[in-house]
Amino acid sequence: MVAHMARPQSPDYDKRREAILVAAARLYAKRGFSGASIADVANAAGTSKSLIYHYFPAKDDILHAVMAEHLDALVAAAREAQGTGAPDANLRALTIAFMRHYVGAQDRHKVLLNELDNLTPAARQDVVAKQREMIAITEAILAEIGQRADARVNAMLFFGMINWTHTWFDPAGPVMPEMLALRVVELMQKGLSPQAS
Amino acid sequence: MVAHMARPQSPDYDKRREAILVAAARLYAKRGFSGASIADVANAAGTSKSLIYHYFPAKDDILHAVMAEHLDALVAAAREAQGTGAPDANLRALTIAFMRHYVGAQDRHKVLLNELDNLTPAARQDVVAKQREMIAITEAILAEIGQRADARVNAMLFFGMINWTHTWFDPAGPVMPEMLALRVVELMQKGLSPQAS
DNA sequence: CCTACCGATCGGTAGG
DNA sequence: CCTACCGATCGGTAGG
Repeated sequence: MVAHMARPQSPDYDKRREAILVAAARLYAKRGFSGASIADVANAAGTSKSLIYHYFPAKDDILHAVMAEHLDALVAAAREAQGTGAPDANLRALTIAFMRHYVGAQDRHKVLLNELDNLTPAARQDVVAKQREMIAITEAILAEIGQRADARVNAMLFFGMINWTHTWFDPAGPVMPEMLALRVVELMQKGLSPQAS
Repeated sequence: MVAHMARPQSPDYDKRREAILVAAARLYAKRGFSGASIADVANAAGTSKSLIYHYFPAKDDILHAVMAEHLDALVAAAREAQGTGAPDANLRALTIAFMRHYVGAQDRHKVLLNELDNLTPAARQDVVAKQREMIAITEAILAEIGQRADARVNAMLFFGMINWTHTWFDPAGPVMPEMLALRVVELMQKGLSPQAS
């Protein structure tokens, strides 16, 4: 059963909003936030400029929504992975979860990484808070594996590896995201030549 | 026969050009290429819009110059490191060289990583060719250390770690770039928990 | 009366 | 090397 809505909305409301965010993410990832106009986004989403302003009060809010919704999914995934079990299992679960979310969200992820400075201060603060939580969880997991004092640097190097994948990893290629995730975990644990030493 | 004397080049020519590139790199890194106008760059460089067009025919050419000059330095550093000696020594030399170049060129590096799609096709081809050379050298060095078949993926994960540093590493902080480079090398070689050695 | 949505156009500013 | 401009396009809003 459907709860009573406070305000009537088009039955396609969520679908249209999502279509706008998908189109915006693709354009912002390709040309940059300032390089894609509201009209461009409207065109790519198959709607009109006026409709966009019905869903988002300003251009910044589209960018904020793209980042925030993607980041919420990543934070939720990190929280789940944290309670998996042993330290190694936690890291494996975290990395696989991240890689699975990146696939199919490569545009959103690139936008998240590159366009932080184009947010308003309030929106930036919100996004940074979510990022901090994701980093804190990752740091806690890595602190159980490597030197505790190095957990921050290790977390940053770890994020470097997985955040960079959007530039070269092809989800349509032969390698599954889970396989790539396991390679990252193995590298974090044992390095390139575990057999020799 | 000579209607116009060739305009003598200012003795400050190179210095002014460099000042423009420094200002442009900072603005493009902060706001994105499309978010910073020619007038913004001129202002930040302490010159005029007209002067900018005296040094660069179009806005794209400033972007191209920022990327190409930074990348040339990286390729030269990679070539030098390649002949250092043993595989481990090569990787160490390469990583230290990269990290040293990133310090003081963080704006240029961010621009290189983010703004490739805003180049003209010809300029992009030029930049991509330089990048390919840098990747090939790195891949060759890593092929001597890990599994040869995995050299490409290992090179991408390696670039992820060092390319991401511009977002969190503070050159003015207590950690020297060389120390960070050695941590990356150690991670590549032995992972987080090097019990053996 | 409400909301959803469109075609047209606002005052300013972009690269050149 | 500046001011004056241009064709076009910007983010955002008007009336219906």
